[in-house]
Formats: sequence, structure tokens, C-alpha cells
Amino acid sequence: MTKFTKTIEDFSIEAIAESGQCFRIVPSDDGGYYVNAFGRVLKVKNTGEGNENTGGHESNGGCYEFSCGEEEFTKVWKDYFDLDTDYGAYRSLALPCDEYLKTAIAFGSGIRMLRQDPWEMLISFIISQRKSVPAIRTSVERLSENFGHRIETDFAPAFCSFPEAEALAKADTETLASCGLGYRIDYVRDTARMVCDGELDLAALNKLETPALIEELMKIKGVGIKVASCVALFGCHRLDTVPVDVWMKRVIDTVYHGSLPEEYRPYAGVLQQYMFNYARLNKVGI
DNA sequence: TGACAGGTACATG
DNA sequence: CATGTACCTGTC
Repeated sequence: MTKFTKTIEDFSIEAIAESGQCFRIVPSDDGGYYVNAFGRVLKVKNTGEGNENTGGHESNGGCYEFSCGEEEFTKVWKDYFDLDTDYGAYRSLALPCDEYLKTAIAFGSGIRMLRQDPWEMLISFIISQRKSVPAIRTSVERLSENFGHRIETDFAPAFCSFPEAEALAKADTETLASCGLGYRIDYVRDTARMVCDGELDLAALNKLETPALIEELMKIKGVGIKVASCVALFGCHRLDTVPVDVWMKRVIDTVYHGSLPEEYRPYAGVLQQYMFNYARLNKVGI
């Protein structure tokens, strides 16, 4: 196995994996994690050296070993993990009086906003409606097993890539049903067909300003404001976007009396990720 | 064991 | 335009 080792600030693969923005980062049997993205698999393991690890989700960074060469790391994963960004700058955005956010940031230290594939985010979040996170993971895995391709490595069990639009466009109903898609079957397949037909061009949409991007995404059947916001934030890195699910609604209503502070707007998507993570994993802020 | 899931489309008022 | 309801099914 090729290895590349790097010390990274404000980086916790565990916190990222559990933060609800991705469904295909899973624990390995030795305390590391497998990252499945862009048709590749990467193993990430904290070496336990040179970090300020205080345990669990409070890990603030440290030395990590990656199962790739420096070239692939620089070309693919540095960008995926958003490593050129200083997350201390985001942390400092918390208003002095905002105890809730400060607590949430301390708890979720090491979370980063992944730069994920817009197509995968679109389908994954269409599937996510009325599903728990474990159920979403199961559906996405089954979809990949049925319609993706196998990814063989010398360091991990075989994984399957996220399906291309062509494969989902011609998928049969029975197989899609076996992936647990339920009433979302036609949402997923019709979206895939639109991409194949060129009727939906995600790369083109990604050039739009955030409000127009979300408006266009919501024209897709099965995509409402929440799913469109998730695609914008997690797939198009629109950090000004706040997906409001049941957890964030409770936080906004209860803690912020109806709306987040205006000062947060440009990076509210990052800050809400800490809030969401803290609320969901602790069941607080409700 | 039945309620509940990180919502959305569609029908009403 | 705001509110109410049905919806597939895995997971606990």
C-alpha cells in the first residue's frame, strides 16, 4: 500500500464521517476510515502522533496516514477535504454572546465542509427524505452495488463506486425497489434521465449564483428546499446555504428565536454544520 | 412492535 | 400563500 503522511490542523475524519454531510465514509476494522468518492477509495488513519486528541469528537487535528501517494493526495483529496481553508477563521466568526455556537464548534472541532460530487449529492439527498442516516447509507450502498462498478485496492475490501447517470436512467423498477428507494424510485430515475438527455446540466448550474442554483434544483421532481440546499452546500460548496431540517428548525426556533444572526450569512452553511452536528448527536438545542 | 425517519408533491382554505 | 396529508420501508 502506498502511503502519504501529513499533519493537518482542524481535521477529524471521525467528526467528518459522523457530521451528516456524507454517507460513504465508513470505519475500518483498525480505527481508521475508508472514504469512497470520485470512483476511488482512500483509507485515512490517525497515527496518534502530534495531535491534540482529547478523544472522540473533540479531536482537533493531528497526524494522518493516507493510502495514496502525494500526487493523488494533492490532486484529489486535498481539495475534497477542503484543506486549503483555515477553519480557525470560521470558528472566529462566532459572536461572543453566542454560547450555543461556541459550544457546538468546540464539540465538532475537526469538521470540514467536504467538496463532494454534485451528482452524487443530488441523488443521495433525494433518497434521504423521510429516511434515517443508517437507512440512507444502506440505500446508497445497494444502489452502488447494483449500478456502480467495483473498486479494487490492495488495502481495503472491495467497494463500489456511486452509479453514473446512464446506469440509473435505464435501471429497472424492481432493482431500484430492492435498494429501498420506495416512492423515490421515479424521482431518482427521472433525474438520471434528465442528466442523460442533457436537460439537466449540473456543471452549468454550478456556475449560477446560489439563489438561482437552488431555484433550478427545485424544478426537479422530488427536490424541495431542503434537498436543493444540501446539494448547494455539500455538492457545490455554497457556504452561504443553510439546509433546514427538523434539527436545524428546532435550533433556529429555540436558540436563535426564528433566524440566525445576519453576521453569519456568508458562511452560515459552515456554522450550521457545527450547530446541526451538536444538536443531532447530543439531542440538545431542542 | 409500531413509531419514526435530516421531506416533498399535491390538495385545500 | 399557509396549512394538512399521504407516502415506501429500514431501523430501533
